[in-house]
Amino acid sequence: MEGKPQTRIQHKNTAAILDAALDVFSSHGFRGATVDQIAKAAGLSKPNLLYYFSSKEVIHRTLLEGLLDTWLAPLHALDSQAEDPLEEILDYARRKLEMSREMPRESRLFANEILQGAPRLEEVLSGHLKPLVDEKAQIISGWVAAGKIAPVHPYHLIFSIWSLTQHYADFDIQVRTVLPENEAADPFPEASHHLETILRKMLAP
Amino acid sequence: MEGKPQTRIQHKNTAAILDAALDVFSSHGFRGATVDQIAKAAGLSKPNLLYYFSSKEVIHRTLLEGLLDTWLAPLHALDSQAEDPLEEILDYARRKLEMSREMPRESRLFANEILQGAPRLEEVLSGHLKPLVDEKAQIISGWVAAGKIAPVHPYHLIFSIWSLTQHYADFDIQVRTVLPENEAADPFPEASHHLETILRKMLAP
DNA sequence: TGGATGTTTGACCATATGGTCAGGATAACG
DNA sequence: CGTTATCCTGACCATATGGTCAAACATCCA
Repeated sequence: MEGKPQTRIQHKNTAAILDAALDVFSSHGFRGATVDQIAKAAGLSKPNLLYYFSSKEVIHRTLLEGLLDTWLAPLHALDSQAEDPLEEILDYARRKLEMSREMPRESRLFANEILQGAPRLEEVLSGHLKPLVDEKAQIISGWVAAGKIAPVHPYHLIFSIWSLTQHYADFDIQVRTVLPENEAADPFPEASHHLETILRKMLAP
Repeated sequence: MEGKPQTRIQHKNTAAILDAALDVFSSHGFRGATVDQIAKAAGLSKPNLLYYFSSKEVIHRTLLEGLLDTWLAPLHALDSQAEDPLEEILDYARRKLEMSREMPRESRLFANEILQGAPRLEEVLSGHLKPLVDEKAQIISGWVAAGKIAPVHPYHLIFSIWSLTQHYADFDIQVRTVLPENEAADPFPEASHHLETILRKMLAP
């Protein structure tokens, strides 16, 4: 962005604030989160927090912008030159599931936004996400046309992967409540196996 | 519940309030919704609304309780005696997708709750949903054992159906933004076709 | 070491919000 | 038609919340 001659303290505190904000925003949504909550979670006083970020809105925007690249990286990585398209798509799905496991807060942050109509995310959706998905859908269509994978609607395939993987982060409480005890502790091994099976059957040419 | 000698006005206003509340809660979450918003949407003054429901909390609880049966009806209907298990599961999935189309507000209401850790829904999840899912998972396991459908983890199969169908309601904005114009107007025909294809391939014995 | 720069805080403010209340308006009904 | 039960409202209250500010306090470095 710009030259940021960050102090040690600045670096430490902004990081703490963003991490705390991720916690709070992801579990209460923008409206449900309070500046006091975030400040407390970051170990700062409210005025102190507002010394680093001028408003709740700014914290939120900074978070979203900072996480967007990470969030879209797996889809970005989908490679049109992959020798084995099925494996390439499986890799994408695996990475997405991995992100649900390792970054559930991020998943819920975005889920909250989109659920509520994406009021703070419209530009991102139409400006970044759509072109990216268009491009990758094109690639998938090419693989279908070449007979490398079974005929499938590329956009809905992507939606499927999103929903199947993000479900384990966004609806974590439900998943763990419903699952039998022994699996509830860690649903991901079975989820991973299930996901792979689905996709293999769906896409086998 | 109890004898409710509802007046005409009572009936009309409580209905209006619950409908308005569904609108507001589903698009802003519990915390994000305000009593004033709901009152305005229902065409009542705030004190008037609070004459019918003693608090925001009560409105919310009433809504959830009133919608729960409807929401779980499709899963309830999954019949162990069905002659064609694959078709029975497909029917379930179709009904769920239909609900995403016809009742997106309800879907988002529940999604909001679960996303935020189900603070007002814990009893429902462990008290009603879990036993129901346990029962239906049993049925599915039976079908697998009998070779009627392909081997599949019953709980994760149910999660798959939930996520694949609810995605179109909960992430509606994203779906419509990403999809090409001609499909964005109504994503459901293609979604339905896609869903059916996935499930057939996944479950074919 | 002393000033310049950066950091932190308690006190404070305006507004939003959930909720109350006394009394007035309206409908129901004998 | 008059009384009773229901319905509705403006004014009000307590609290929560986003945000400000002047002043105290640290830190850094010449």
